[in-house]
Amino acid sequence: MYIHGFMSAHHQNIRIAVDAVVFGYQKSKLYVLLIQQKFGSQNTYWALPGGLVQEDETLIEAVKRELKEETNVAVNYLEQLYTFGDDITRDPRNRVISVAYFALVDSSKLTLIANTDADHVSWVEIDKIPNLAFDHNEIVQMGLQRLKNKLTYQPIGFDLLPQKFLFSQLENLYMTIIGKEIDRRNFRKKMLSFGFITETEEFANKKTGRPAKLYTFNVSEYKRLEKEGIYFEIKLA
Amino acid sequence: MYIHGFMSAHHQNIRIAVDAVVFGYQKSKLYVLLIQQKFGSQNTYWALPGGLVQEDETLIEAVKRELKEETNVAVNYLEQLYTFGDDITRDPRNRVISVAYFALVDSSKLTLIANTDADHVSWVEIDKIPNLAFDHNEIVQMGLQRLKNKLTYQPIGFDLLPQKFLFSQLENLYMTIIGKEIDRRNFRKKMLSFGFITETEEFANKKTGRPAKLYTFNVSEYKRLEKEGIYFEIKLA
DNA sequence: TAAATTTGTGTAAAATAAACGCAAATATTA
DNA sequence: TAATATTTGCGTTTATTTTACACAAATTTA
Repeated sequence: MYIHGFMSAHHQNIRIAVDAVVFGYQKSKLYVLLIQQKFGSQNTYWALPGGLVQEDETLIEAVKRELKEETNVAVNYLEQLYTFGDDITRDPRNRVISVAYFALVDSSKLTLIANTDADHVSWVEIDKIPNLAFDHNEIVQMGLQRLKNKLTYQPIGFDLLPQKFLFSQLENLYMTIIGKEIDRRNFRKKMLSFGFITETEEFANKKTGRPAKLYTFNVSEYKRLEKEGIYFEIKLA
Repeated sequence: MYIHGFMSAHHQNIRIAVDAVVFGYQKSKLYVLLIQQKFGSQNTYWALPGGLVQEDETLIEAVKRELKEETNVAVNYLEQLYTFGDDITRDPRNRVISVAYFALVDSSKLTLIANTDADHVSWVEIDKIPNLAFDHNEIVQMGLQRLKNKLTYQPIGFDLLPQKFLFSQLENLYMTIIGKEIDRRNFRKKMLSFGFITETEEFANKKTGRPAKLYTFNVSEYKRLEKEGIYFEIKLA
């Protein structure tokens, strides 16, 4: 019987990488962070940020490092998504297994910071994503699915919004990402009923319509309620 | 900028393994499939079945192969669980990243088949699992959490039961795994309302009580309903 | 000053979930 | 043989949650 993690008969030549699907949201549009990669001297592809894992770093450290190096973006939310590694036909000498991560940033980060190689980093609208390198389109799709699902059972939408937001922004975010109509009044009632959304004294300056209060997501209160066993769920017919 | 998947500066010496958390259920008890491993000449540990991925096989093929080789168990349900690889302190020269899989077998498979090295393979009750090798206790916990969660939003419990089962078995399975009381009548009503459970003409032979009909999970009907967008959910107060 | 726009609140009806009781069919026991 | 214990199968009532829907308030623009 083989001894797990120790010697094996023939030397294994598989490399391990991490990739990140980073979502951003602004004005009813969902974006994914992409970088441009050159293959050889001619082919250029868009791809997800990522790269090989170094021996002395954890997987999540590797993701953060690559995001920093390649895009200079720091994320608000980060979790493992899925591990892709079934493309064994491409080149067995260079097989790469990629641990994909799922990340969210708030809308203030959608303008890329100066010291980035801005020509080669870009926020791309979700439905305008071109053919990406490797299996990255598949990874994006899985990330999108994760986002849609999580939105309904975890209060994760706040990580895509400014710290202070309008209720209408939250509504639009849900409608945009899940792609369904929501009754504004029922949505508001439900969201407020959980008790982790705090109304601030501030008003947003909008051009039109009745002045609207700004709200915040009360993280510590959410954590407290979570421990008590509250059950967050937003159903969208 | 580093070119993804191609050469990197220093050679990466990380190996990739797969491990499986295989759950089985029988008579209101939940079991996990474990194997015994020797480390050197003295230390023996129980561990999850698994091993290094070969270069010419997909991850899922690797899991199935290891399960076959080490335990001779074929699973009914198999999906990726999580990738563990943050223990970089143990021995950097032998860092292993493990892609853990989550699997279910029906109760007929709980008696290990003869040609297995039965002394070194065992079904262990979930709350009698000893200290396992590596981070395998953590993997089991995550598997258990996945099982609990999935049970509520995917009709996965049937993969732990015989093809023909009693309603009381299904109830007990839910109560055992989620660890909460269920109202028998409401549970039955809810389950039947989905329309993918078929009543057979057969009766189970029990020693006591009113004779009970056997039921089956109608997979094709479930798939049809799934396409139509039905929403399976079992809530347990 | 009227119109357009967006916010904020409430209520009634419908659907779903929770709580609960009892008869039926068997094996076992008195 | 009759009473008892055990488990199945079904139905009803009540409480809770979700859905559908209307109007007034506060601002800017025409």
